[in-house]
Amino acid sequence: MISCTNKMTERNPVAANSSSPDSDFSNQQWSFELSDYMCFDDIDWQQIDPTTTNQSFVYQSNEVAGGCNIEWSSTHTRDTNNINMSGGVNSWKKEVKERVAFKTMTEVEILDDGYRWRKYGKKMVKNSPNPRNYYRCSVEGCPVKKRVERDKDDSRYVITTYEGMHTHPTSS
DNA sequence: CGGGTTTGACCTGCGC
DNA sequence: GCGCAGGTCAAACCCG
Repeated sequence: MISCTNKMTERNPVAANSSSPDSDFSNQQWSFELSDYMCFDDIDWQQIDPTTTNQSFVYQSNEVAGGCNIEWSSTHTRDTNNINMSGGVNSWKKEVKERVAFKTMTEVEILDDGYRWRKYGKKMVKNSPNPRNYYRCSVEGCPVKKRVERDKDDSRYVITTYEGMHTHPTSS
């Protein structure tokens, strides 16, 4: 299990758009974890200098693990106050599905990752009180899907699983 | 009217 | 082969 936690230095941009706009998130832990889906050990997460990227923080991993080559980044953009998550899997061995999962502590289930998503299904899953939602990228021809569900053990966390790589730039 | 959501039905893979 | 669980489809519905 890979986890990465970052101390927020600004208001939580997602929560700031939620039903509690006056909440002070300046001291809140912002965190995400790769879920047990992948169980990547010892991935080298790098924090990129925000002064060169115009972003508050960027974590990126580009590592061969579990038979696949992962490139993943999560950014909090100062200008737009959006959380942008992008990335995917560059190459996988035959038996490994193109899937990247992480856990985010957030009040909202739909993070603004810069892409437009269309919901195509919802299912209750075994051993979980929370439904799993299925989304597909709205851009025609783009094969990327994602699954979103709340953590069964701690509903403050949202588990997002991306599958595939976008064939186009972000729509925002 | 176009695009997104909802939801029951259907399909598929897997374990027994 | 059967049943279960997860994933997808698609018609109906909703909303701006």
